[in-house]
Amino acid sequence: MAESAKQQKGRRARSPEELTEAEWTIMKVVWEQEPCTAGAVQEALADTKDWAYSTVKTTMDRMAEKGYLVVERIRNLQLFRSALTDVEAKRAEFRKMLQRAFDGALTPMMQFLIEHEGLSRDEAAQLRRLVRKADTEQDAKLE
Amino acid sequence: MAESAKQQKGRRARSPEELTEAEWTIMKVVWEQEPCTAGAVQEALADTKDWAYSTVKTTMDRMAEKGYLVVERIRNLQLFRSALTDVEAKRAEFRKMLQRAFDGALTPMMQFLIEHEGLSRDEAAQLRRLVRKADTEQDAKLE
DNA sequence: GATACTATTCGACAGAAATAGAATAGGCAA
DNA sequence: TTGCCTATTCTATTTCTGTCGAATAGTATC
Repeated sequence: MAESAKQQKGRRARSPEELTEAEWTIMKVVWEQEPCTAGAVQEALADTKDWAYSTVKTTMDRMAEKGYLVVERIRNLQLFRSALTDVEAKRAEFRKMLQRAFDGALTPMMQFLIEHEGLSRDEAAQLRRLVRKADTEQDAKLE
Repeated sequence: MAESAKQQKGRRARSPEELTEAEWTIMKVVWEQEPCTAGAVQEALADTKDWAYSTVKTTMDRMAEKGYLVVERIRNLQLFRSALTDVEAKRAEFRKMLQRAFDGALTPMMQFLIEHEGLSRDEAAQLRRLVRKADTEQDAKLE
């Protein structure tokens, strides 16, 4: 294979903000309640996720290791804060999907949305509004 | 926790079409060339992926187990076919992203796109065209 | 048939992700 | 100070993914 295309072996490289499913779930709570303890997160999720405290804690510790969360220690208490904004995370998630499924191209994705995702009349109208807004912002930038 | 919200333990449940990164890569080749052998796929990927034949083959076997591919045997030859259209796969990928990052809501995603993904003037125009098309199709449906 | 190739099958291993129990330590209330 | 409760730390299990090499079995060729 071409040298230029060599991939490093083993685990795929992942961009900094690639949250897993469990991480997303936890992150959403953290964004809402930070700073917060692992216990608080576990409780907040109690009615949707049947997770033991230690499950949540272990996951959050690992998220801290990866730099997604920062920990502040007060006595024997650990307060977690996000080290990642929701915008960054959403952006990464969106980009990953775009890359995988649409080879990174936005327009085909839009096309797909309209053809296969059954945009409702309301959604279409909403979209139109958004587009108009985008247009004017673009105009502003050009001045 | 509420009984109704109980999750099954262990591995997360995944919808039928949740392809992994490597699976996407392989699937794209299969969609292009099917029916095709593992060897053909490996060769097709040779200049971008430094994968051994057995790597590709094992992955494809697993994909067949999961029902993403079907195998047809001719003598000692195995021909693989997709058991999943690209539309289905794209849809699943899109849905997963939408769920994770935007709690399943399309409009906030659109909003996000425009605010944070810097839709270009062209893309915005493209979008507008698509929306108009969606509108007329919607009208057609209503008649 | 012996040889050379190609495809198949098997099994292996490391690292990530999901999940959680057990043991321990620090605070607070009686 | 003796418990109790909560938080922390450690460790463990399972499954999935990515990745192959080695051994084997068919096919075609000389």
